[in-house]
Amino acid sequence: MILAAHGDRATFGGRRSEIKEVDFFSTGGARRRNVDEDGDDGGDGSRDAGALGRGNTTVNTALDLLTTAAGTSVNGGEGTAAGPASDHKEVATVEGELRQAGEENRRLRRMLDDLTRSYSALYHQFVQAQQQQQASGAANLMMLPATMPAGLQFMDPRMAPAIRAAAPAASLDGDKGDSDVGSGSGGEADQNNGRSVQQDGTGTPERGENAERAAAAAEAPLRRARVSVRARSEAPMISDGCQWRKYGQKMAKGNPCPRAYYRCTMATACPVRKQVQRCAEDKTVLITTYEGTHNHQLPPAAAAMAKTTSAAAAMLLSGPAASRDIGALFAGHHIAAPAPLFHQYPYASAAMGATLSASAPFPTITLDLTHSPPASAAGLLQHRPPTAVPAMPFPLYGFPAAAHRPAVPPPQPPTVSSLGMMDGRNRLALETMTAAITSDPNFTTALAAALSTIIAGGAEAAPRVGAGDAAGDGNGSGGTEPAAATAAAAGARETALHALLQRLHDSRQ
DNA sequence: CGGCTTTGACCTGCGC
DNA sequence: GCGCAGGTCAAAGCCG
Repeated sequence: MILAAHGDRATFGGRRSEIKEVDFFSTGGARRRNVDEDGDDGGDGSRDAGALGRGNTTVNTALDLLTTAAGTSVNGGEGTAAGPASDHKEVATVEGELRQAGEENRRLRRMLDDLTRSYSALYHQFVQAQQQQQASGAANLMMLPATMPAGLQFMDPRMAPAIRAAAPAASLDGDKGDSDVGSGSGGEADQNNGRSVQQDGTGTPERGENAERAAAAAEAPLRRARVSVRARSEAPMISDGCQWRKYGQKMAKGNPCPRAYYRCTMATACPVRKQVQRCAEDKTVLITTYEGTHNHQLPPAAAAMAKTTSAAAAMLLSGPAASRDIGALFAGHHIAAPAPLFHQYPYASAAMGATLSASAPFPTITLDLTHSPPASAAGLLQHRPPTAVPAMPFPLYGFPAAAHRPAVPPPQPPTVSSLGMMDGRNRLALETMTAAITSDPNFTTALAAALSTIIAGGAEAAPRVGAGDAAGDGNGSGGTEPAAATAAAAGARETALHALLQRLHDSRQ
């Protein structure tokens, strides 16, 4: 993973020095790249895919695939023309190939249209959900225990056990899960923070014997879901768009590197905290663990991260069906394939190294951004690097341990229509990924890059089709954006795009 | 001078 | 009850 950097002052190793801080979640640069691309839409659709990997990444989003495919085919026949006698035959062959390529071009265009329609539908769904949430406001609070799946709705996952006990049916098969469990979409949902819900919820009249269990659960030691992000960085802390204040540091057992404690200072009494620690096995890996939900509005750069981590935490709490999509969720931090793709390509989910952990007393999901997508799911699972917390199945809020398995569900045919049949948790994942998609202005660019790679036959040979490269800023040239801003995102995009590539590649065969 | 980091003390939960 | 480890507090010091 390429990590360009911009200098920030920080203390590292007991002395002040210029260090490189990685801005994983900035989106501004991505927009600038998009502008650059728009300004260079000259229609040179015949660029080969190799250019993508070399930083020459101006991609024609108009996808003039016919030219590329035909050119490839013609060049592929080099040396086969023996002389004038075979010219006629050669021309016929080329014409046939051209026709083939044309049909293939149309087919790919249809697929692209389908994807575009799906994207538009998801985007509208996302916007509607946002508007609905703004409209509903605090009135929903009184309804939550009976209507919302616990863990999907509550900003503070500590409330999940109590509510799940109070409304078990809704918890298990509810389909009203709101995707905006995070705090990134303007913060409107943040008004529903866990503490206020708890206060309101305890006054809900409809209680039976479940109420006693709920009360008991509420009194039990509170468990918070945490989202741990592993990323390679030389900086003491990744820049995620928020302002943090360090309030403590401890030596953790089994790790020579100290663990630093930060709390969000963007608003008074913001409950969000994070821990930053280097991996004991690999000190280049920075482990950042987020906990809690912001009670204020976030800048765009921080919004995506906050939304993603909150949604991941919510899915972690919501059970196995959702946890299956956690990797996909984080893969979509900037861009993600639609949920059905991940049903067909589960390795895309696993590629993110999403790991559930029983790191007591808090359930934790570890999202690994330290490695590139593998050649196969099996390879991935074998080569997953050690995580700071052990990967193991464990019961979460009443879900049996056996239900938590590695994120490799059986393949299912992807259909757009299946979106309507998704259960609440899958919908949560989908909507969250939709938000991620909509936050990435480079979606079409990345898609074009992926398709260009396929046309050039490089789907297998050139799996690295990061959107950062595709956007023409792979080396951070031009100073339009610190390349670090897209470093981690590029890895995530790679995974999503890899799934997309695989699907398109398979469809050609 | 305000904001931030540092760091030792303190609190809490858990296992024995 | 005791010890351990994780997490937090708060005073002191540093820095712009």
